[in-house]
Amino acid sequence: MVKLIDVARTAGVGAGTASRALSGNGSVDRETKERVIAVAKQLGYSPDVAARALRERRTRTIGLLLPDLANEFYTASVAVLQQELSDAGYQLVIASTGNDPSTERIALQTMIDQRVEGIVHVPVDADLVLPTTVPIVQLNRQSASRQAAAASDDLAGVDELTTAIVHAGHRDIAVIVGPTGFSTSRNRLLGALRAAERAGIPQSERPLDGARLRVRHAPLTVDGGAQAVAQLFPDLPSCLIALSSRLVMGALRECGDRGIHVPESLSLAGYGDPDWFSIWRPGITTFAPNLTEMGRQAARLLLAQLAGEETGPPALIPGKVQVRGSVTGLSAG
Amino acid sequence: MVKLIDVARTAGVGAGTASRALSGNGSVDRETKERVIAVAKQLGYSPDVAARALRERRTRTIGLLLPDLANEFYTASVAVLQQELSDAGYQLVIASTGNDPSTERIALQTMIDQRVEGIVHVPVDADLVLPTTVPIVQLNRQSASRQAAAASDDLAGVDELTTAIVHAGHRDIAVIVGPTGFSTSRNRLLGALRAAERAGIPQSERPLDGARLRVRHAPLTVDGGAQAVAQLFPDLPSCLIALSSRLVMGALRECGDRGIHVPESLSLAGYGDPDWFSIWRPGITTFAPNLTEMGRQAARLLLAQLAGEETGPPALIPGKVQVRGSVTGLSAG
DNA sequence: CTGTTAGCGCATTCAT
DNA sequence: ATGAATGCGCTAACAG
Repeated sequence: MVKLIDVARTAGVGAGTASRALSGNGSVDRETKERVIAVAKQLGYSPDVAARALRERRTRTIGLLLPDLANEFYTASVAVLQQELSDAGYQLVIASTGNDPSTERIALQTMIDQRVEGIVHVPVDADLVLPTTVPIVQLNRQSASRQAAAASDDLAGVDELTTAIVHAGHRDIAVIVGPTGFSTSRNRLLGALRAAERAGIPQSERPLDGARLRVRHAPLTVDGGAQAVAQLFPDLPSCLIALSSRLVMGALRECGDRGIHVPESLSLAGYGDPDWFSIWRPGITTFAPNLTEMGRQAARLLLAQLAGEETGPPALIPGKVQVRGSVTGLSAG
Repeated sequence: MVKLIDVARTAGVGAGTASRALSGNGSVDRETKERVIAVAKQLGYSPDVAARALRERRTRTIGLLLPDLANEFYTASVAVLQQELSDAGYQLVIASTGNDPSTERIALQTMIDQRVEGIVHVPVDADLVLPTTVPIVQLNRQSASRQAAAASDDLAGVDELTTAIVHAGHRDIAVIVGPTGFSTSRNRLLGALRAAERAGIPQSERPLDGARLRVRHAPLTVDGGAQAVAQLFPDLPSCLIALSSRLVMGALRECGDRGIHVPESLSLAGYGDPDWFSIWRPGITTFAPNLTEMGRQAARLLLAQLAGEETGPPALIPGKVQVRGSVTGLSAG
């Protein structure tokens, strides 16, 4: 490996001058600067990151901690996050926790040990104590309230989605949502409850005047969604809202197994917008959070903190309700 | 940050002894060794990776270069890859190329500059010249033939899939496959061709004795799959084989738009096995490569090279044909 | 503007 | 078995 001293000697200058010429810090004669740069390129010089990090006391590294690398719901944000941070001169190091709190704790510690300068965190365990030695921005989920975060405005989005469903004439609705421990689950549910209340639909197991909203909690898995539908059966609502794409998948599977046709026998609305939502005939009506924008904002927030700026309250990123065919209109009465 | 010299002093030993006690290299008295370790833990010491890397001349870092972080086809392998390498004491640094050859070249160079000790590579550009300074194992696709690689045995898998289709009675088949530039596309196509030939089905545009196999190349996108179907229309085969999950998606979309019912009017088989393949009614018949095993083998191969062992020919990992409802049986006639 | 020097934290010599 | 000294490659401080 060719090192700085090599290009310095070849260019006939001292190490300091070569360093300044290459980094742009400090002043150096135009001509010699260009010469050094030319020599460096010709020799194929590239700085040793370890030596630089040791000397500068900074690693130019950002840690990303997420539950599951194989979940496109997260990776959709990561792609742009990676790009933004890379543009700002940071390397992203990724660790996945497999949704396990103890793995999460260890991975977090490992990142601190690695001297990352900041962390983007998709929390699993809401009770995890976060280190204060390094800026952290939370993505998607939010654990501590005073924490910088970039999240989808699920409350408004699911409200809007639910309202659209009500406007289509549905007054017997069931909601399947993830565990209460996740801030995302709570927010999504809140959106549905708010819309229902505004429409005069009571949260009740038995229909009142034909109207009711039932809530079922389930693990955020395909099986979870399927079991929730199974429990509802045979007293089905006119419209089912499954508040995660996995839950939608499970609901569809169970409906298929039981011969319940969507949307003829049961309307279905979802959350998120994986590609297959629009391939599925006649398309799944859903609230689609803006994943790429969330990634971008997370990067911005972290970069701002790194620059010493104060970050305001959590950024709530608006999404979009996609109306497709899985929710049918109901004739009144 | 507490450093080695701190724990050394607190334990009442020299820096060298502390280093040896913690690393296990060299010999040190049992008792003092335990004392040093205890002190280190109590002080919350963790070694500075930069300093260690500078001194040891190794970064304990592996680079992963893939086309798209948001594509679960890749990330499914990455999850286990990450785990295996992490267990072996390596940090994974990830870069995505966005399927762009020039980005790929730059990202590869960046990794070399970062002094990664090895690279796992999902190639985009088959003509990319690979550095020889560092062990590289290719995942999924294969560019240079003498390169260590872990890939799915697509040839055998698609052969088996096609054979199953033929056995179901189909003799008018069309195959949609990706660009010839990808080794994966070539292998998958080869599998279909081999099975067809064995069944006496000629590769031809016009049916001979009612039998023919047509081949259409398309970009590996949803639109690509849709357009391929559009071009086939209205002279449809009895069974369509779309050799990537994106192509399947496109084919389904176009069929939906044109009112072609799968599988009543057209049988459809696919490649890969994203979750929605089994949710889709009545399920998509497909060849499912073993993605996790591929990730595991890639890790093994790289670790072996890192240990100085010679790696044999590319590892071909067998997958599994999943028979579902999208391919119907045909009464002979 | 530029050359020389010190030291970042660690693992590894070389003496003892 | 252990302590002291050395140097990995680089940047920042200093002197010129």
